[in-house]
Amino acid sequence: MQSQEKPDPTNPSELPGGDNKRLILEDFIPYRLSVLSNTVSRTIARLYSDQFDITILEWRVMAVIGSFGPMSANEICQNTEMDKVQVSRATTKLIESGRLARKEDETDRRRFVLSLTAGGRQTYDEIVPIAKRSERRLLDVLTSEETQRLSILLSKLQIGATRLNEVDGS
Amino acid sequence: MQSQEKPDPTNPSELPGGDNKRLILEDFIPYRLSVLSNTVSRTIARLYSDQFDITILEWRVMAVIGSFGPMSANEICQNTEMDKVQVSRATTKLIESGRLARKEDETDRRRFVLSLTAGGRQTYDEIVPIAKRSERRLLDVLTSEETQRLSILLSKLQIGATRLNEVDGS
DNA sequence: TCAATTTAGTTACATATGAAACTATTTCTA
DNA sequence: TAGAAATAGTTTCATATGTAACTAAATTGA
Repeated sequence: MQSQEKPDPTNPSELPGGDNKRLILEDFIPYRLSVLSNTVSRTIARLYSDQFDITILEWRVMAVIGSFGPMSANEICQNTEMDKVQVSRATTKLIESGRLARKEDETDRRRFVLSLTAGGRQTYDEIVPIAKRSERRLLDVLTSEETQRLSILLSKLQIGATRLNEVDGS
Repeated sequence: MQSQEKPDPTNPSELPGGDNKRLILEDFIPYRLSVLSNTVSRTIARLYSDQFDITILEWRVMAVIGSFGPMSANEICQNTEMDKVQVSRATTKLIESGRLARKEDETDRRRFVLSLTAGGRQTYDEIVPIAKRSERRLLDVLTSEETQRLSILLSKLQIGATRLNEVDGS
């Protein structure tokens, strides 16, 4: 009854990495995902910070306003998976650096509508092609069919991960 | 000559998300990768910290020693993509919590060989099935063929990302 | 209509992290 | 074989981050 002692490579439900007693990190998908994501983010973060003195979180705020137009901090949260503290910090820095403007909402004085300044718009216009180029270069190792598949897999996994997160988070 | 002004949906090299002037965050692969990885890591980190009071980085150290046997901090770096400061911190905590033992290497007194204590081995044996179960549940949204493809895509992307990181990093 | 609750956003605090400097030892090389 | 360079690992310091507490305004409902 110790059939779990050895991996069963003929079992298609067996994940790469073998049995249930050992865990080979380099076969473990969450680990590989994390390493990949960190490698990609590090490269992109350096690109942005070297050339524009901006962090990835600040860029996310600019990106979402740049493509969807002015919105409140709260709406940014909903569009970026950032939490409100992260958004607050990022917007504070963007306002300090003159890339974002903040206007009180007349009808709801708790809200502030954030929009790109002229300078912010210019930065946005400069970063977009750089960001797209990084993405293109990253995806150069894939065929266009593989890229499409990747996109689908990421969507499915995000759904699974979100569900898992909610279930496990009591 | 302003052909880049509009997206060309017939161009197979065009990524989802359209033209070069706007960047839709939710179509941007590096962003999606980051959000997914964070969701997954958060879930797993909570699992480990709730039940074992251990961080993901500490777990990585245990995982690599648990599956490959005793090794030095430096070898852990090479096997986990962690840097030496992270490894030093993680091993310090694991020694404090009695899960790791440290023995000076007689032939090279700068090195210390790290191995799991009996208690560490027990923790390892408890965490492995939990980790594998999380992975299985995450991958439940995919068919086994998709999972195989995912594994291949992650490998290719890691190669691309590493190259990009080295090229861009001057 | 006004007290209780909710919502938007900020601040404070403790902890985590990354980069650089540091100690101790070993290896290289002239 | 002594001095320089490299290596293993730790410590320090400044900054980033997550959680909780907070302020102010709006909404709810008795």
